[in-house]
Amino acid sequence: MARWQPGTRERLQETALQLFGTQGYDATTVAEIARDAQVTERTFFRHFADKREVLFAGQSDFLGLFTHPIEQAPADAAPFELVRGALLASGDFFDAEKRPFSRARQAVIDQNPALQERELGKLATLKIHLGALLVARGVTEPTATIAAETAVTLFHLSFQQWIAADEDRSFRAVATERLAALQDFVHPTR
Amino acid sequence: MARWQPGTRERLQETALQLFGTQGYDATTVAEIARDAQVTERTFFRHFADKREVLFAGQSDFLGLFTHPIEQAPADAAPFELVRGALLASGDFFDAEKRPFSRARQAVIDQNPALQERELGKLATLKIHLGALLVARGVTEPTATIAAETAVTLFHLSFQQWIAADEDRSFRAVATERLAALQDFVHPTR
DNA sequence: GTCTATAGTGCGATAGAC
DNA sequence: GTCTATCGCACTATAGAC
Repeated sequence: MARWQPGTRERLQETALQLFGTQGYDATTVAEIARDAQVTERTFFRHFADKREVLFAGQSDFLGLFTHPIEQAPADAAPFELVRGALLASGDFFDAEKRPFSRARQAVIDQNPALQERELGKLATLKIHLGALLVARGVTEPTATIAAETAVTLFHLSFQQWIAADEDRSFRAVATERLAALQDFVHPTR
Repeated sequence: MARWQPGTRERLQETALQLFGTQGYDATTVAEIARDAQVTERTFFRHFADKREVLFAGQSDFLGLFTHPIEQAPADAAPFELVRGALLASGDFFDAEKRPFSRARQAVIDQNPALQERELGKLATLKIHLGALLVARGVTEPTATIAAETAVTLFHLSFQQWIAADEDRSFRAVATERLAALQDFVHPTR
């Protein structure tokens, strides 16, 4: 008999999301999650640095989705085109099938300020990576940082709208709308 | 003899910043701050919801600085002009005299991810207030949210540069540079 | 895998301001 | 008398140290 079951990490994440959804985040203890997932509290904290992290671990795979199109772009591409390309490409990850899960996860996050702060922290990490990538491509400051901030902000706003209750358009369609709104905001056509 | 001295809140904030600066945030306990400020631990938590908050409480006065110029602007002002006005006006608060204090406070925040997350949370609150204000002025979505996000992001980036070690220009000068960089990023002149 | 420090909560009692 | 700031203490959960 195996000493431990495979997929402990994933089991903890699923168990946590389900408990958070039914009981609320604060009302769910780490001990409870661990018990339901058949491990000890100590094991939970070996997989996740803190209680909040169980909801966010694993989405760093998604960093590559954002940076890959930028790395592949022609060397003379303008920063705004790099951002546009990365934003639209990131939408491929968020297909219709993932929308229910994303909504359930976000519903938990939206109910707890501490989780909202962690979400912002993760986005800030993405901004820093993206800014460094743009600098490596020769974009100068302060443009590189502004471009990175703008890209991640547009991603976040697009994502929020994509999972809104009454939204059924694709991520790409929502993101395109926000890109246009930014351009019109900065340089109004009339 | 009085049971309690006036200005407990401010005393706790000053004591905390000093201890954080010398010992580090994690190495300083709430009990220690309370002892130095001549109150009990319980009193600390009556003034501040959590340990981090002692570094952030009080800066909500600064919200008005941001929103006031927008409320005063002519009804037909374009969103970008509202943002520009608010950003430059907020700079009046950050005069040369405040720079050393701001640098000391930020040095503590920069050393601790939990404090960085709280800072992002505070900025997110400002974004929400600002977005609601723009909507109340008749700006439609998604432009209102994009304008609010952009305004607060430009503020944050300007502030970060303003307190950089080698920076001696005024907040206004730094912010103006970032406004120009955004415009050039979104619609390059060449 | 166990043990412990710290953060943070709940509640009743108390002291002074009004 | 009411209101508010403080104290004091018991308590739980997180998180890190050993």
